[in-house]
Amino acid sequence: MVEETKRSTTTTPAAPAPAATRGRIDKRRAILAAAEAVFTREGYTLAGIDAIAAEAGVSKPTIYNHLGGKENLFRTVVVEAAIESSGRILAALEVFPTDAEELHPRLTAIAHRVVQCQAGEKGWALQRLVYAEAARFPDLYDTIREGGTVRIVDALAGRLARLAHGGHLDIDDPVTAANQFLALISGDLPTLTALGTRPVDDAALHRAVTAGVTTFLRAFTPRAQSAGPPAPGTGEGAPASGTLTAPPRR
Amino acid sequence: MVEETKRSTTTTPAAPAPAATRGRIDKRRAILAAAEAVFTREGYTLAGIDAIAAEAGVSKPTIYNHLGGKENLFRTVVVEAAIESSGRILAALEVFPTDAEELHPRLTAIAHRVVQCQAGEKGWALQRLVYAEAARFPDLYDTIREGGTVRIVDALAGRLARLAHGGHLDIDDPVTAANQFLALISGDLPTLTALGTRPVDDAALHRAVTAGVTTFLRAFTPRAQSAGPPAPGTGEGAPASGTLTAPPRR
DNA sequence: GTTAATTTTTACTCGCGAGTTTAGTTAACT
DNA sequence: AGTTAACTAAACTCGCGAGTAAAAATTAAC
Repeated sequence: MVEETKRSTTTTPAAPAPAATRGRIDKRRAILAAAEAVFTREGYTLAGIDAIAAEAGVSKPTIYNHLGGKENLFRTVVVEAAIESSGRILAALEVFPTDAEELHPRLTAIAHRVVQCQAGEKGWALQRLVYAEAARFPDLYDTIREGGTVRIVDALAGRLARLAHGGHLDIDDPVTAANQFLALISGDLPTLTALGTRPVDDAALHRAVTAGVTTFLRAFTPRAQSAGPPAPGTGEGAPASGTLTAPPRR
Repeated sequence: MVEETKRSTTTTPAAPAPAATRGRIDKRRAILAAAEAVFTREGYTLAGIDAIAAEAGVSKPTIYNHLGGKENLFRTVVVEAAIESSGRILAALEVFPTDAEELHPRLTAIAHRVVQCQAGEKGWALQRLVYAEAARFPDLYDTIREGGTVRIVDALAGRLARLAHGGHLDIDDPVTAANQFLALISGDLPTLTALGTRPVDDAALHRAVTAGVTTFLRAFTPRAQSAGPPAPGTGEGAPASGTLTAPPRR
């Protein structure tokens, strides 16, 4: 990156087109990108400003000019990453079934995309960072939560409430149900990814997500439904929705 | 000027606390206890050997004598804490229902005790430590998992399998069900404790655990059971097992 | 083309913490 | 007694990383 500047001392920053108010704003982007990479790779304390500067192709004081000290840099990186990540998850929830048609496979597809966002490199790295520095920056979790998690749960709860209102799901408390849905589909994530230190086994992940959706639907599918609503469809290991069609009552 | 200091040094180290030396080798215990406290309070990097030594009432070289450097000390602390924590959880699983009698309240009680172990100061601190240093000590998670999590899941899966075998639960894959049970009862834990940085709201925790058990039973209770199997019992906020008897459809 | 502005760079300060060394002290063992 | 082994206290080494100051270069303006 910025290979042009490699020219020994004759740096050609190439502040090109914009005659706007500021000329060097792309440096900020580079710094933030590099900081995210280094922070997620090394953690807060091990990450050195010098390393970030090197990776950004920028010198150390530049970082102090654009963003304050290390702490502010960290906060900025984490918050931006959280916003982006939760945005992706919200986008995945955008297309949500509104009826019982093919509910199981469609929910599974959505769940899988949500989990992919969490299991991805950036998602887990962010998670680890926040966990790691929760003692040092206690407010970060609140910030992320209010800006990300809460919105995700709310969105999901709204979708679930609509399904419940239509009689397709038997849900009392949509927020609780949303939390449980998320817990069911991503509960195995730490194990499967070894806290994000290993690449995910996609097959196992898919199996776990499918099983989570199956259990969720087994819990919240209305009992009185006539035709089997949670179509077996992607029958994997655990669905066993055969039992869903209610065996003889004792 | 220095000679004067020499003089004073001869007198200074004398007259330590007479009861200072209780035993010989239980210093190790003191060191580990202090290290656990400091590590969990400050995190790996911020924790200083000096602080640990001070808190243990021990001098710095003693730490290097008994346990190697900082890294080994950390590993020892984490592994021991994990063993102890998982031992408590296994103990909580010891008394497990073997029939459908009072299943919901009894499962809730067990779940609550399990969650308490995870939500407690030590549990969360351990979790945060492992998360935080997963990048630096990738093997730690595996160690803890093999020594703790796996045994817990296995034990729980065995108990669930017994219930399923007796026809009291409708479970295909006990291991998956065990994971889901754990996910359901402790999925809200990060939120409720703010990653362990805040004291838990016991009422909210109890509510979340109860809701998790309710959902679990709604998913896995055989449909053929006569009277409402998951007895309302500890009705709190979300149980609403009333909905289990099919609510008005819209 | 010169000047004045702001970046960027190079090189520095400064503090902190891990790990070690030394000297001196207490307690146990024979 | 005398010897040995564990422990303490304090000073020291050493490396590393955050933050800063002043020089150097580049751009924008005139």
